[in-house]
Amino acid sequence: MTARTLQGFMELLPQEQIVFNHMKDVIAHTYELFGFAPLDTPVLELAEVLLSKSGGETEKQIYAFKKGDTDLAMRFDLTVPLAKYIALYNNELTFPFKRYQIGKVYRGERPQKGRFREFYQCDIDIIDRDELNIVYDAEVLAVIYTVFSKLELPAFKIYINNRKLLSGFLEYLGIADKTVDVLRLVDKIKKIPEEAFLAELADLGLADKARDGLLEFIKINGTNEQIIAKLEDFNIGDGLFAEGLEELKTVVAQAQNLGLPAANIQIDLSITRGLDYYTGTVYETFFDEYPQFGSVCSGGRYDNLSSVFTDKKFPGVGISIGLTRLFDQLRANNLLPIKTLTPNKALIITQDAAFTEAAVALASKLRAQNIAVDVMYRQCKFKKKMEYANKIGVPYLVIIGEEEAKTKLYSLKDMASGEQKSLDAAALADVLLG
RNA sequence: GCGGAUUUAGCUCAGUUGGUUAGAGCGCUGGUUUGUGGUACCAGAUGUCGUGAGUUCGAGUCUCAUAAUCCGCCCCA
Repeated sequence: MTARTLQGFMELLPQEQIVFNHMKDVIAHTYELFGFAPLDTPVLELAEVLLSKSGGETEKQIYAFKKGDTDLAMRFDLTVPLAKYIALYNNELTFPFKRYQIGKVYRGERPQKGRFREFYQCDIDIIDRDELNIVYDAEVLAVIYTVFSKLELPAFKIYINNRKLLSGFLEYLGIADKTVDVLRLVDKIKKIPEEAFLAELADLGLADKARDGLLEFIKINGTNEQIIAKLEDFNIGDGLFAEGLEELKTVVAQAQNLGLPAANIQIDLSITRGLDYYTGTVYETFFDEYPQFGSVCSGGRYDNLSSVFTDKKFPGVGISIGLTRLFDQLRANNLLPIKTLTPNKALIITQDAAFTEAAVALASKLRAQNIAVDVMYRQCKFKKKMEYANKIGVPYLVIIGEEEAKTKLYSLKDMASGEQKSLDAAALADVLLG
């Protein structure tokens, strides 16, 4: 029997897991800072619930199985479970409802770089009844900006767009019926050459004029202000396009109002997002220097979250950090925000077994003051104990031997500097707390 | 689902036109007189060469099959 782990499932060594958890904690704390309440839903749901809104792709990727006569499936995102949750409990919830959820989701796809079969999504969503204020679309930007800043990651940009712009533009061109196919193609514009793009548009049956217009539209670039000015120049009139432009202007203005640097928010008219439930603002996040990581945080606004479960209308806006991908890519490029390698602040070692009692007593005293400490009971050469301390990366070492046990003055060694002091329990705690 | 590549020590890899006992670096274990680590030096262990078959006097090396892994496409965090 060979021990192995399924492909597409991430398993970490302790020192990596500590960094991963640190990132997860920063994300959760930041979400709460913005008033989002925690939510946890089951990993398993009835297959019919998860597949209720799916297109062909999710059905292909979802893990589904039968237990007895019941068709079950593992959640492939956190949005569909949220839609179910809202439909179930909306009478007991207070709106606008802000929740965050951090959990594993499952997709049975071909794992490749940055793609996993089991991965963490860190979601926030704001849901309201009937109408959801557009300022929330900007607040979502502020949350993501704050998370990435706190994680001390490389320079990043959140790219935003509004689906109504492109849909309205297609409406104007008289090709609204092709919207879904065109959106899919627009999403690929950065990956394929311009000629291929135009050729595929032609395959969709678009006239030359429409194709040129579309290309010109997508290629609009510049600062956010410049892009907005150019969009206004289109002068398409009322309708979806005007609505989208108005929303986009508000989001940009409010983002500025929330104090987000212009360098981190960029309008990009080619961002469309594949999922077809988005109806307004859409987001994708890339690192400036590492575009190959892919989007590490994406989302958008949807008009009617729970439409398959209820007739009530619940518009929402949300975004999700793909923590597993983010971590994996950062690790591969030596960019992990490493704070500490062990949960312990100090390791207590003894000269020999005779001092175990003293070590345990000291450990208890320190733990009572909320200081994480570990005691090494294994007896071996002193040098080995040092090596152990060194390898686990503990910042301080406490040494208890004959002298220390007698005087109650413990030797505290700073592992980084090598400096060593004799301190009583109280003074030692002060150093470890500081 | 379609296409391409890879597979040799725990990890990253080298291994000539097929030749006898399969290598390096890192890591690991031990040591350099046992209460002081990270550096250095010394010593050591570890492989069914992915698996199965074939060609050959002889296969890590050539052929075929199979599996696993990786990379594109599709889709997506």
